Amino acid sequence: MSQVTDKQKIEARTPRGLADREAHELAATNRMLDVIRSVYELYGFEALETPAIEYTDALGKFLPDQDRPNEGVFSFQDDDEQWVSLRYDLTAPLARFVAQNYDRLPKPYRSYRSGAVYRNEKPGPGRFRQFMQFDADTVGSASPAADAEICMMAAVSLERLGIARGDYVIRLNSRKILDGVMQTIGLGGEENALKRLIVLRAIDKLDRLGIEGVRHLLGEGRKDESGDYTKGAGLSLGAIDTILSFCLAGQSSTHAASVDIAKLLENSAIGAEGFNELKEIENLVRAAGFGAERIRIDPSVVRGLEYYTGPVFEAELTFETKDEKGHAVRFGSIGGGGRYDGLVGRFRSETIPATGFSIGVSRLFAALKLVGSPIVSAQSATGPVVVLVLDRERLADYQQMVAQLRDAGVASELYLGGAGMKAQMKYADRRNSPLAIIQGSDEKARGEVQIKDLIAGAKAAAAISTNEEWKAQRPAQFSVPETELVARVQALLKPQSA
RNA sequence: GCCGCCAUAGCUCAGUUGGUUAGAGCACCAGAUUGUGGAUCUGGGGGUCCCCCGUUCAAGUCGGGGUGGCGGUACCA
Repeated sequence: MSQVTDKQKIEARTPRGLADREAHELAATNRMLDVIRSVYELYGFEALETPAIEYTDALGKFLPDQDRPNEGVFSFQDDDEQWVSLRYDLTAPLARFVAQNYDRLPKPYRSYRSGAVYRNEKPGPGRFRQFMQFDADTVGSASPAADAEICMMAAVSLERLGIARGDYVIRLNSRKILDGVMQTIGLGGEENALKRLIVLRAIDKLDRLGIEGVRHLLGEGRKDESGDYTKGAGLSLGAIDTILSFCLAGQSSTHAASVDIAKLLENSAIGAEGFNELKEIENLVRAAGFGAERIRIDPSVVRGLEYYTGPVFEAELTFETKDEKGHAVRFGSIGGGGRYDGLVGRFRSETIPATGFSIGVSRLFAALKLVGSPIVSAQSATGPVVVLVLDRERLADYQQMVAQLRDAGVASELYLGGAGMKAQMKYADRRNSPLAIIQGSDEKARGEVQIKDLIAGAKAAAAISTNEEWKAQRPAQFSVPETELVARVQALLKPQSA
């Protein structure tokens, strides 16, 4: 019987692309989120939370059909037959919230929010199907000042988190400029929509594939190392050169770049408009004291292809690091955003301009660890003081000690397991306890308790090689009168909590 | 989705041309030490050799199919 049930036991495991997070990481993440939150509030943004589930049609284009109801997004049918989905970003839910509550919200409405988002895609290293984003958005302002402010806020946040100036850059571009360039090479109009998409995707791969790789994607196509072939946009050589030189303009000196870009766009009204908007954003951030090493125009930024209508931003980490094989790698993008003037309007008859920025919390967290930011690499949290149980029949006495310590604000606990003293010490060690409280019958008879300093003890242990010594010395352990227990514990903990 | 590589204990891995009861290190638990973390020594628990089918007297090993993982690529709101 029991053998049969053993075989039927289910394997304990997390679903693909999902992960547990334990105490240490949670504490570090919360410190990081606190920093971002404080910056956003300093900039005048207020908190908002929306649910993880929305009606599918509110999220956007991924309407489930019979064939592929879960492509990209996790969806299921409610008991009233309506399709609902797990949110895949925090922007679409915000648009829904603003549209739903438009009349009573102050306009422009400035809010921030963080939370888990879900994507039903192939997971990979650093890519999960549930991950956390931290967003800030201004809804109801068409002013470039709103965009400028979002970019500055992103820059300040990164610096407060411990990323040095020069190790990151906020890169700026505009969908209007990209459209303008397409126009000048003859890719305007509805009939070229697919080609424009291919071109944008190719540009987006510039950092990974290099100039030559993108050149192939703009032309005939490209075959990768695994033998897979990607069909190209089929542009003429002249058009390819135009696009490439445009994209690379941001990497030369900024003044020359501006001249080049302006000249390229002089025949495109939409391009010129986008360029003027970018220049205005640039003027605003420069006036606020943000130089080109922090925020700069870069025509190769593409970002999400779907709902952006104007300026787009990308926060990139520029320092190089080594992977385990010793190859130099760049960390890359840890957040981005842009203007999405059409998103709220899907719910209302009027167009409502909006702009926002989204931080990939997990990726940024990994980056902060890499640069050794104290916000995430602080020492592991100390556990509770553990009161050992030596005489089972005196549980009430031990519980009373714990109560006294807790009343005094000392995190503490009674050992609740059934094991012997050695195992209890081991438990305290594993819990990262600073102190263990010991009272057997001998100490009780004398009206004393033993306090063992586990941190000092571990240091002393390093110098001891034989068990006899170890036993004889009992390092960092001493007796105090029962009545002084709380005071002595508090005194011992003080330097650690300071 | 497409291409390639891989799958043996919790982890990292050995396992000979197919051959008896599948091993090691680390980790875990216990004892040496009535009541003390570490070190040392001794012992112990832990296995669907990813799954199914096939070849064979015999499969962890060979063949086919599947599943899962890793890497690349495509998509990524």
